[in-house]
Amino acid sequence: MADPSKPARSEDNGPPAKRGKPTLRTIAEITGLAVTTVSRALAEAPQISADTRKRVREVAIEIGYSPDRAAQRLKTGRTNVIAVLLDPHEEILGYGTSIMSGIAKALQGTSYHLIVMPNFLNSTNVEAVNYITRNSMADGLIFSRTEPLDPRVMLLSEIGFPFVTHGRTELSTPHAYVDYDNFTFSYQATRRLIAKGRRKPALISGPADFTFAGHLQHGFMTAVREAGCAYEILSGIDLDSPAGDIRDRVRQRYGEPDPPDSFMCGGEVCALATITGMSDCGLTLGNEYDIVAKQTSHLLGAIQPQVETIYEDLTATGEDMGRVLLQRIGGETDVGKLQLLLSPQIPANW
Amino acid sequence: MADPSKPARSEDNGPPAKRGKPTLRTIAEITGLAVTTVSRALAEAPQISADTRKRVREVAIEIGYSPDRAAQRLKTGRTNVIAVLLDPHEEILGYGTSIMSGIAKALQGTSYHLIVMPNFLNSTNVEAVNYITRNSMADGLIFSRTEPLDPRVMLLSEIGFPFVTHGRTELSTPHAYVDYDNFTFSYQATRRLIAKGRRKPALISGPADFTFAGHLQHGFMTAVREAGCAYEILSGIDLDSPAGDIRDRVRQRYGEPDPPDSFMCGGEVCALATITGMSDCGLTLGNEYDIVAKQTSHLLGAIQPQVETIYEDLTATGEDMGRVLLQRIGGETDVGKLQLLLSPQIPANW
DNA sequence: TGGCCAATTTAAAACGTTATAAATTCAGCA
DNA sequence: TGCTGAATTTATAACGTTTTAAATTGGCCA
Repeated sequence: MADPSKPARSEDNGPPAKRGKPTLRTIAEITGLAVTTVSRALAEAPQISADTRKRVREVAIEIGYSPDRAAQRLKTGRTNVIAVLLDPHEEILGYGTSIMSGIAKALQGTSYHLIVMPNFLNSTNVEAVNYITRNSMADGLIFSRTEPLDPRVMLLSEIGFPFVTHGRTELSTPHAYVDYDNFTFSYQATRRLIAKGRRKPALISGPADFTFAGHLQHGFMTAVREAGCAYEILSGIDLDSPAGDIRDRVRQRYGEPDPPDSFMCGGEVCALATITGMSDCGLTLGNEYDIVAKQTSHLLGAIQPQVETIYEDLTATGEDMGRVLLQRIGGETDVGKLQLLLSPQIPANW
Repeated sequence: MADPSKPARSEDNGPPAKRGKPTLRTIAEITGLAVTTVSRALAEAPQISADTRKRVREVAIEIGYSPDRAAQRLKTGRTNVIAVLLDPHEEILGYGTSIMSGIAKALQGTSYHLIVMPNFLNSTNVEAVNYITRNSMADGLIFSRTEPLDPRVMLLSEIGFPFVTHGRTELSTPHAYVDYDNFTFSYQATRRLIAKGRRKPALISGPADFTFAGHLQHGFMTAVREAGCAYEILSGIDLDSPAGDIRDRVRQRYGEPDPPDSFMCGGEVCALATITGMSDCGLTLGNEYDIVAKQTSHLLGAIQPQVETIYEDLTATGEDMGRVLLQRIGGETDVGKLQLLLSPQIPANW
């Protein structure tokens, strides 16, 4: 059967070390150790003597070894990848970029890489989540635009796949999240309008689907009820609406009776659109009306400093999400450590 | 249809099919073919009979098979990954998100995934490029903020690693790029200002490092020279400057002799900052001065419609870059097909 | 019927890593 | 000296895929 003399079989000690990238075997050949030992040594396994570990480490650095991720992944089943669901929206200035920079910062120095799954592929991005988990494309998942009964959260919780949401749900099963305290933001911002003497604030809230819209509304309502003043939640538009629509709606509203005298805007684009709409009606900011807005850039401060703003640092948020996810992947189960509610920084002069 | 699920013990045909994800072997066991054959069949190899191919394909779909990327990558050396260098800048509205959405769109339906390498740490992101190529993290690379003698381009060209830049270089070795024709944009925009009767346009250009800054400047200069009018290139600021700095600089300039009477702005944030600065001096847009700007969102149209704008579609740009990169990876060497210069859409009423 | 070539299918090896189990060394002690 | 057990190191076998080379089938013709 088997011919003893096989063709092209190299005589010496296995195949010649490939000219390409160094592998564990390269190190093994240099040090005279077995591949297994080298692998263990680099993993700092206690069963390998300190001497050997040191020598292996040195050689590895010297020849510029870095492990093949594909092989590791194949063997261990772990991908060393974090996936983030990207929404192609840009109504919140710099949202995607900031979040991703932040996550990447948290991942820096770890073996994790960041992959982007844009979710326009799938109308409901449950499909994207399914795709990622089924094909084990990542070890963890990050996404935003969280809904109170978010189907993605239910799915991932059920199968025990690590994830962190930007925003909370109202589900009973706890899960990792990082959220901005939009209730407090909205409450304080609305109080500020009232403190300035305004008697009928209007809220331009987030799309009703998302949990944070409810928080904004709750904070707003709490403030107006406390003050016992009139209020309005502007219908027909939300923070996702194109700036032109917001402008039109604001202008239109002023043609009707009992218009609001101030606005609580969830984002800077919304604030700018509102200002323009009011300006169309001949009204000046700080004079006939006021605006308080959340900003995620520093644009308003430079362009419309009359708008009172609270800054939300999305890069820091991303970094938090990355950190939390790593903890979760690392096996942390104490939800106390996996749930972060970031406090708005209320300006000192309010 | 599905037979009753197999009992916990398997017969004598090798190890029990793992309960987990289906692999080639699962299909092999079901069809009675060899793993090799299944692999070939799924690759639509002509040496496999059409009958077999069809049967294998059907079974694959039925059991929801999808190939293990780690194994493919390990074996073939191809990663099926495209990397994009992300700049944490957001002076250009929605830049990162739009570009990435576009790339992802181009990658849709292919086996490629998109990974993000943020380059905030490495001042020159040559290091990031090195990291990606040395560790074969991707099959192709996309980046922007291209410089005339871009070291990344030189490096990648030298080692023959597929890449596409957003923007051109002035290197003699040709390479794949997608660029917006900033010369034409700038030329036409400046002509527009002059056609409106302005006699001293000012340019706020990109950071001098980047190639496109030169193109903007060249277009601007061509127009003012043709018209024989005065001009100014605003010093001390550029499109990367914070909005506040631009505002301050514009205001300051108006305190000095011979101020410009119009502006050519490369982005909408710059335009807004300029308007604010002029407003500080009591000047009104469309009255004492005019602005033409490039916009990458639809913000200006809603907020400051008096600004004349040319729209640059960054999502489409990303999609082009993705497509071009796939061609390049596919072996296309005809640079004619790998170099795209996108024409500005000049408004009809200019 | 046998032979030969083409058409299919297959077995075995390999990619680089880690997990499992086994082997080797070596000191301590009776 | 010989035994024991701890401390190290090692061989072997995977992970799921593709590649290389070989084997099997079948058709056709002499």
